[in-house]
Amino acid sequence: MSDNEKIVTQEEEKEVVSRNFIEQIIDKDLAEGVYDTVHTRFPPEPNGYLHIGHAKSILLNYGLAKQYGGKFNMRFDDTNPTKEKVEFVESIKKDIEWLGADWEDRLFFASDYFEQMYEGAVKLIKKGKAYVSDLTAEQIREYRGSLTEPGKADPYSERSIEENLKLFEEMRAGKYADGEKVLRAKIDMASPNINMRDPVIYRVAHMTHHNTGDKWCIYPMYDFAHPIEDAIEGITHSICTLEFEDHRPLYDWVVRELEYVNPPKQIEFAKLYLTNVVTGKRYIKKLVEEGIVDGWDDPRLVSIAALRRRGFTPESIKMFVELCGVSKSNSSVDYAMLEYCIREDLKMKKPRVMAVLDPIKLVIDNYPEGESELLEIPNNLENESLGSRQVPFGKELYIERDDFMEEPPKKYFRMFPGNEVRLMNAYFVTCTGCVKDEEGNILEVHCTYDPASKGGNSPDGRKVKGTIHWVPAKEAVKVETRLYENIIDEEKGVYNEDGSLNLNPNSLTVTESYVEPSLADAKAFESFQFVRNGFFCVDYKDSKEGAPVFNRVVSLKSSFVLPK
RNA sequence: AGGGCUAUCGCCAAGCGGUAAGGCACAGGAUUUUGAUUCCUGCACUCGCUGGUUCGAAUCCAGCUAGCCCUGCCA
Repeated sequence: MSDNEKIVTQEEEKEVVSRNFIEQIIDKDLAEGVYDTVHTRFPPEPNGYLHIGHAKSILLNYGLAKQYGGKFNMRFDDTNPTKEKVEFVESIKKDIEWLGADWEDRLFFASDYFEQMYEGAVKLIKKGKAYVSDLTAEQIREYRGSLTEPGKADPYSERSIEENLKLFEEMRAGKYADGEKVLRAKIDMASPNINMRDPVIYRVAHMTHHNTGDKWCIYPMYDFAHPIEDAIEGITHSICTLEFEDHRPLYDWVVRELEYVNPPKQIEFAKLYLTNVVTGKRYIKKLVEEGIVDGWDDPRLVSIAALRRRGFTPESIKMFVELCGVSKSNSSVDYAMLEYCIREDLKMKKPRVMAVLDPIKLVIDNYPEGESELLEIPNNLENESLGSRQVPFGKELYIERDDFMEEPPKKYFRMFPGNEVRLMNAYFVTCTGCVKDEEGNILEVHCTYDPASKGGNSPDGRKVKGTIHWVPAKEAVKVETRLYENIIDEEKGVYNEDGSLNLNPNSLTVTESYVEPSLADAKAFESFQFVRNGFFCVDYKDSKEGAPVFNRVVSLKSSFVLPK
């Protein structure tokens, strides 16, 4: 082998993306012939809205299936009717579709398997591996023992198979009230793993189920239902979060006792946490209920609906999740990483539009009165395929208030008296001064323009250091802009000492702004790259008379800050 | 007499006995019709701690320490 070939080989090796631990497990399973395909699933309980953490699980499961040429199922784990609603199944479906995880024709409900689960329970009883107990919830807790002490045998654990069969059938028939009887798996009351101390696998609940109506009054518990659901659907790798690690022995026990061939295996990974963001469902619920935020889709939250409303694209979330990686160590990803992803995603594929958030009028004194012209402006200088648009230009414009300073600090190279700057894609202008009211508030800024510099370049090769954005005063569309920042005070952290949330009072700022006319036709939830570091999303949700409202994300990496 | 899991840069995260990848963040510098982008450059003599095995350890062994999860008829 020549030296050249060696170098190429080494570089190729470096290019190989390392595999996460789940991929390594799958690789091994496939290599050893444990499974000959990969089949994953996302199994949420329809009891709330999905958030960024779920996105990780969805995209991980879906991505793995795609990567290995396998299948991905969507399944609602609806085994507890007391907590579930159709409202949530609809929102969850919508969010997953939006994220781009395609379950094709495999949309399932755990409740569709109730009959099979019932049969599974009967099978367990017949094998002497399950029994009906009359203990109350409180007694069961007492008998279970504690973390350091073993449990005691359930006095009903020695009932005969015949009696158990009869009792269980009666449970199903509705003979017993809620809580009167349960079915328990007979495993080991002395196990150091509390989940194995004869776990309850069926409970009585006289409750109308959103899918099965009143057909059932007994419902299987998660630990019994989940492995069956996976096995029925032919799932190979049942991926869940770390808190279920202790349940894995029970998962394996169920599929073994029910004698499923080639059963699925459970793999656990760490949940995704973000710094300075409320991710706890409990706290989000509180914020919503107390009216601190508008609702589950308030852009200050990190629910999928909120991120969508805020302008995040599915691609940006996918990128984020991939960047975070998958491991088993509890961690909290820096929020800046999420912002990086949306900037990265938008910068090449969206028009870079002009909007003046905090406007001040700019008057070009030597521009002909009453005249205007249309300027051809490229949509994205780095991506010509995005074409261009026409923006009207005239004597009066709006510019950003902080793009003018009467007495500029050092290294300020935007507008100040005597300085020449470029109005982006328009003309060179030289600032001549400003008009103030009696109190010294700046009302408008004045300048003169160089007609020869049309398009933003001077034929004499003259350079300017500053380029600022603008909108035409007459034609610009007046809009409401909402600037969202993290709802959590970044300095103080998420929680106060007493456990209450540390809220940022400035998490939402509403301003009257102007956007260029081309944005008047923008569709809802359409994202744009902002001319000066940031992006925003058109939102009609709470607008009056159907006028666009712009949700703008405030980037932590703000270029509005002057150099020190 | 509890059990399970985790520990590599400010934040994620590779690494799987041969002498610390990458990304985010940050800091310099160059280019620039967005103080953006892009482009360079810098950023762990060290892998929770202490011992041991080895020619060689982040990787193996032992013992500590810290954090997370588990005592729902929730998922």
